[in-house]
Amino acid sequence: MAGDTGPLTTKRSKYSRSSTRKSVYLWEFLFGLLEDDECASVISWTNKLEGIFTLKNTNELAKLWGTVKNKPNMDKYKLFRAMRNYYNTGMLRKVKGRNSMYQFVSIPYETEGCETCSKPPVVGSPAEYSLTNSDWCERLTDHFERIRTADNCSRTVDYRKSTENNGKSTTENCEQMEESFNESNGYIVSRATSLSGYSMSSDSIMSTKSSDELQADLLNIDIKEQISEND
DNA sequence: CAACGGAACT
DNA sequence: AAGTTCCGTT
Repeated sequence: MAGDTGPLTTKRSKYSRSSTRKSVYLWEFLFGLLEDDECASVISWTNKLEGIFTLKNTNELAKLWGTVKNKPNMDKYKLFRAMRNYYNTGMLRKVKGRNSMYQFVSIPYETEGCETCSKPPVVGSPAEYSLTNSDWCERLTDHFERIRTADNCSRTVDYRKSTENNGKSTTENCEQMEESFNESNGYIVSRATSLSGYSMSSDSIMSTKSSDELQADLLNIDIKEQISEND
């Protein structure tokens, strides 16, 4: 019972998915949109392996967030402030010198899919759904509802302890993990075997590097320049 | 202008 | 509790 927290699992911290909370966390909202290709004009991964993403249309993003939270007066500045709150928790950091670029450093919990989840949750895009806000909100709410109730369809996997994983042996999984770990230059991420394709939090943070090292590595990454001129 | 963070408030 | 709102500072 006690001490069952595996070394590779993500932090659960205080964010409870199984609670009966009604609203969605900001980071869930961001992840949801990041995982949706249709939302690429609003927010998208710049380097998913590193957890780095870029806000492409901050006004639209804020509008969406306001819709989800039912805060009509939401604007990008308030959204940014909310995101800055995550700095303290170590969840998020700013990629310095890169406009509207942020990085998820840690993930509160895993929501790995499983065999019984035939379809990954899908969120419509704001562009596609030039639907009304309420229509879109309904879809997003449904999307997150599925995330919240996905406990019985998710497993917290400790790849070093699990005896079986997707038909692979522990050894195979460990090798796979070690491999991706090494390939990732020492810190972060196993894409594991992305199951349903919905990998909202299936990445595991395996950081062995300090923030400074991480930051240094970041500077060497060939991040494709985003030249997003505002009208 | 982009980004930061204290403080009061919900 | 997790932001929201406001605002002075860098």
